[in-house]
Amino acid sequence: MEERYDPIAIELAWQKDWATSNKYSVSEQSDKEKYYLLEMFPYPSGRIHMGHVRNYSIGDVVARFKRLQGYNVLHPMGWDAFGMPAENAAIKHGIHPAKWTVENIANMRMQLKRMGFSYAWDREFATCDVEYYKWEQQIFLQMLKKGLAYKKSSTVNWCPECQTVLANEQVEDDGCWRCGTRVEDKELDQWFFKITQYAEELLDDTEKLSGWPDSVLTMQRNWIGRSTGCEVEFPIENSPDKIKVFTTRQDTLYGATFMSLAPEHPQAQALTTPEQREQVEAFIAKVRAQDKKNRTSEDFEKEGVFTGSYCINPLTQTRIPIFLANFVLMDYGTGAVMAVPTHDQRDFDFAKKYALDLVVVIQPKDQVLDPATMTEAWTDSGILVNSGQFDGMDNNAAKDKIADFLVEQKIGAKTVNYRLRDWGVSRQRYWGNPVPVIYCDTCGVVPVPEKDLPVVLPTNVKFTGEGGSPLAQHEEFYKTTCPKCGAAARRETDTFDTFVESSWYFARYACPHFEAGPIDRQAADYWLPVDQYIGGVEHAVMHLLYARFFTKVMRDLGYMNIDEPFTNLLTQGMVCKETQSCPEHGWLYPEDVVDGKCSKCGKPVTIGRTEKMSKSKMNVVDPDHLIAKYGADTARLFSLFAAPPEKDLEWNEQSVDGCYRFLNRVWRAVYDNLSLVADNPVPENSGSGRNLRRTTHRTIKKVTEDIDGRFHFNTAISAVMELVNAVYAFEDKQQYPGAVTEALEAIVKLLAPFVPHITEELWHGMGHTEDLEAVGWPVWDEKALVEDENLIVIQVNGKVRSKITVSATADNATVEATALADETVQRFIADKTVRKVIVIPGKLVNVVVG
RNA sequence: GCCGAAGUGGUGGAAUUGGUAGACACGUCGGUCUCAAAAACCGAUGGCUUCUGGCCGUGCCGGUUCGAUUCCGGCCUUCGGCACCA
Repeated sequence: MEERYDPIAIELAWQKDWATSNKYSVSEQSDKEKYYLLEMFPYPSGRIHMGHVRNYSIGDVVARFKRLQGYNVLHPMGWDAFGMPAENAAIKHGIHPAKWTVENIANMRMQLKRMGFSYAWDREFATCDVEYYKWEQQIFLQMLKKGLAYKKSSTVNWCPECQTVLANEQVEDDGCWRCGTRVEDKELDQWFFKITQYAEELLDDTEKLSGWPDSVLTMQRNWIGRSTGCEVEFPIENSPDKIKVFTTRQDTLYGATFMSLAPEHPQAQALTTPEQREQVEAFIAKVRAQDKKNRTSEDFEKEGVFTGSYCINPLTQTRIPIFLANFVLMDYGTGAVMAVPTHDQRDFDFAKKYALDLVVVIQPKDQVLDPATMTEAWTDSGILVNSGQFDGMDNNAAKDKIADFLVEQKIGAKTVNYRLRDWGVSRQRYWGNPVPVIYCDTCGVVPVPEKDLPVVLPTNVKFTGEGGSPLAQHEEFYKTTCPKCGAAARRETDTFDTFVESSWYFARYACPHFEAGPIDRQAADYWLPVDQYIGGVEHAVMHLLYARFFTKVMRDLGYMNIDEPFTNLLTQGMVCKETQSCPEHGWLYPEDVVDGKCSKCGKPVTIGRTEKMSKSKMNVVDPDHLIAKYGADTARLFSLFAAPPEKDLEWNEQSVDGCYRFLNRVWRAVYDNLSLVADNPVPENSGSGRNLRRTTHRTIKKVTEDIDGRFHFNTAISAVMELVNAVYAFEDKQQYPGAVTEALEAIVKLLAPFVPHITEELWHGMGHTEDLEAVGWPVWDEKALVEDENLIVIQVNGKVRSKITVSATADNATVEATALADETVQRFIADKTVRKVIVIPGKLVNVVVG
């Protein structure tokens, strides 16, 4: 009697089994080769969403596949638990962030377990555990010693909504990456990590990351933004001082006819003559009043003011006026730019506006530039003119020569500039890792001695949402004594950016219970680096760059011995769904739409664009509902089958239904043929049995190759679907029970990484007592793949005209003769001359006629 | 503007090294079973057509080739990143 497929009961039973046997726990004491698979850990927002389901389903396929292949697989899970939503919940609903976080974690842990993901749950931790963040404080103290962490006053990105500072990487479209509120400038004393010290290595090592998508590497390279050029000193007229500029266009130095300084430039005041003082002050005041983000947008009007002073072009000895200009940025290069209006569009516009001199120093090959008639700058290559000894050279070739000349003449040096800024990590928030330093009136900034760690985040704190960080109002916390002199002192009340925690969590998974330091070298040396990392592309710069930086820092501090944290990276696409809206009620959840109408008012619903699932657009599907309706295996299968992992996945309920039907079809295929399987027959190697065997082994090969390295899960699944269809279509089941059994067992084994519950159930249902993991991944038999006959496509002049079947052992001449004799082919070549026949063995014949 | 990715049926997608374009699935249509329905199973499904056949067809134009979704040149569109960076 056939059993019915009851996903919920099956899944709960197997999940219980895995939990009680601690099945996916691993240790480094193993003779197997290690494989560390990691998915980006979630923020405990309260509930998992479809993006998590997709991310973790992809990861679980790889983890289970590698385990079946015999690897010692580390597949951990944890919680990126510090951060603002917890604090906001405290302010809004009066729940303590710690309580809120712990409850959310408990719920999400349950949801993940319900999905059947094969995590090493014994390694789970949350970044808000003092056992985790205390080690981060220790790492910070080491960084402080090495000068890799420092404090400085600077203009920072301030989110007025979140009441805190944002790193440059956390500003998107001038808004806060979390809440979208427009970011303001604010002058604050801040802790920084010296990521710029690693700029060169971070850039160079992108070359080593062959397992990363090009798009992510390009984004990181752009973000680091290396440019090579020269620093050149321009003497100031009637002064011993000089102005230093950075340029990548030293080939145009002979054409520099004025100088532009940032309004904030330290020399600006000294250069201003009494006659110009009033105008300059007015200009600086105007620029100050302007928003920094506005100022750096391209369509912003370029304005400047003459300081009244002149400097000397060091190559031409010409006297050139010094301007302040609103487009010159103090925090890039030297804050001063030599202006070459003929060969830079910005400088051209500026020169036209203020009637400044133009000197052409590059002549293009096919036209003659005349400063009097030029309407725009010539920014392409050409031949140098008006450039002294360099006249006649190609401008690109001259770059090196002029750089050498500047060095020789001691007026310049070759330099490299990076766009990358140091990482500001101070946050004026409560729910984060406290920065372990103390401020003493006599001793200054004093690091908390290591023996006094951890600086524990206090729990008895009031959340009002006003007056900045609750820590700064918590006397018991900030009142302390100086570790050096013992005098009364104040503890730092800023906490770390939560991206600090996520920069090294991957390493702590190697040794989550280690008590002598952040990292157990032995465990880390065994497990690290992460072999495969999987997560959303939205972390392409922020998290992935910070984690790379931290890896290098921790290596240099002796904590671990790797250069790069993640050998391979898979960035999965977003989960999208069409939006639906009612003219009266606005956005609608899918469950509020009945037969295309709003369930509240009955008005017809407008279908909007397909966008990333988000609560604000209400185009979300709750994984819990999906699991309750179809089970976890269907949810997993759909998210893997509907699209390749790196592409966006469009939600389609009907397609989910199709996946559920397929699992039912697999279930029946096994139970309908259970009597054939019972005796465990040997696969037959003759007749149609041999054909089924060939399909089986071909499928094993295809699925293996699709999963391994390629991550083409959708085609792997479709290949298994074809095998299932082949079993249904196989007419001689009774004659060939061995071939049928082999096919069914292959189906179950091949599907195991995708849908672990139903496959384990079917495997045991087929009479096996050991688990699928003990059986291992199937291996194809090359001999079973061999074809007796080949289907040969016959083309005439490249168009398919016929198909023939020939023996696999037939030689080219035989194949050619058979093809030419074909009736349909004859019709096409009868009245023409055969000029050439191309034979691709086993595949195709192309007859060229004319 | 610069850099990166993509563009294939009604839909999601496949074609791994240049060799049958549209695998697999969804949807639709037809059939079997049923009093009926659901489920299941079987079949059809790129467009056009003078239909035992033929023509067109992978964003557009051109090239290389016996043969191009795949390679080359030039465009168009969409998405993503960077951008007054000297």
